[in-house]
Amino acid sequence: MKLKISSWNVNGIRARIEEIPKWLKEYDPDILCLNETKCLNEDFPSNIFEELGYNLYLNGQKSFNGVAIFSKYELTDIDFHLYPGSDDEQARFIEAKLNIPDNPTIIINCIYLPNGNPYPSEKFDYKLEWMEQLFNRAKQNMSTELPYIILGDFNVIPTESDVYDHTNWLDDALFRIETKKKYRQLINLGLYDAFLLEKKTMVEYTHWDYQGGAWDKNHGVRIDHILLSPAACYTFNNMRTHTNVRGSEKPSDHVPVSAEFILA
DNA sequence: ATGACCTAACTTTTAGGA
Repeated sequence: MKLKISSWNVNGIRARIEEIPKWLKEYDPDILCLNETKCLNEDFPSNIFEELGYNLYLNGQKSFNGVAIFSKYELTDIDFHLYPGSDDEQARFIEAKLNIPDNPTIIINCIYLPNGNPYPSEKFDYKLEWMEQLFNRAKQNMSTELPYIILGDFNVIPTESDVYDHTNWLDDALFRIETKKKYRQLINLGLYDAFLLEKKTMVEYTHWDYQGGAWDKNHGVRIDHILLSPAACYTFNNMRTHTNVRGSEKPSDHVPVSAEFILA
């Protein structure tokens, strides 16, 4: 069987109430991880997505941040805390487990990693601390040797190739050396970037600013990532960036990214 | 023309995003 899992920073679930169902019907992912839902769970327009056949797992927050997972399969072991005893009030993390008969349990981490601008600032320090905690979480999950997938808006530009002109971004929190170092530490646990597994000849950006005609000029950045453990790579089939979504009528500034797996 | 964004909020301006 095929499993399609996606990630999308929607920039406001209520602002995207037309666009998201439209895309879900077109691509029909089994699981969608959402970032920046920007609303409390009680205000979440759940019905629309439940009617499309999804179970909803919401970690919402008023106005800012907010993550969610839509899944056609029931998920277990839901955890909204990046680390035990966390008193972080920012809703940026969901861990869930997917149990499909005749397959190993898949661990999913839906993340919305802090932006961290400006540099330097307390926000930048918070970003690095969050990345440190994500590293610890990932290290623990990697030790299970189960298929493990981290996906979301990482707010990390991994290399010069992942931005239209890196010289504009040298002091940006998304491209600072400290950020890239922490990201490399995470990758070096043995994770694979699904985009790189595809060995595409051209970079595919996942975010274009609303300002300055960035979309028209293709002034984008690749910051939404899908990272796979070795066991997840074993069933990996392909990865795609849904670039065309950025040109829709009322787009988010990010587009969805998806990975497909062939399971037993 | 030499500017030109979007979301959500106790909204008429501000914070946050990237």
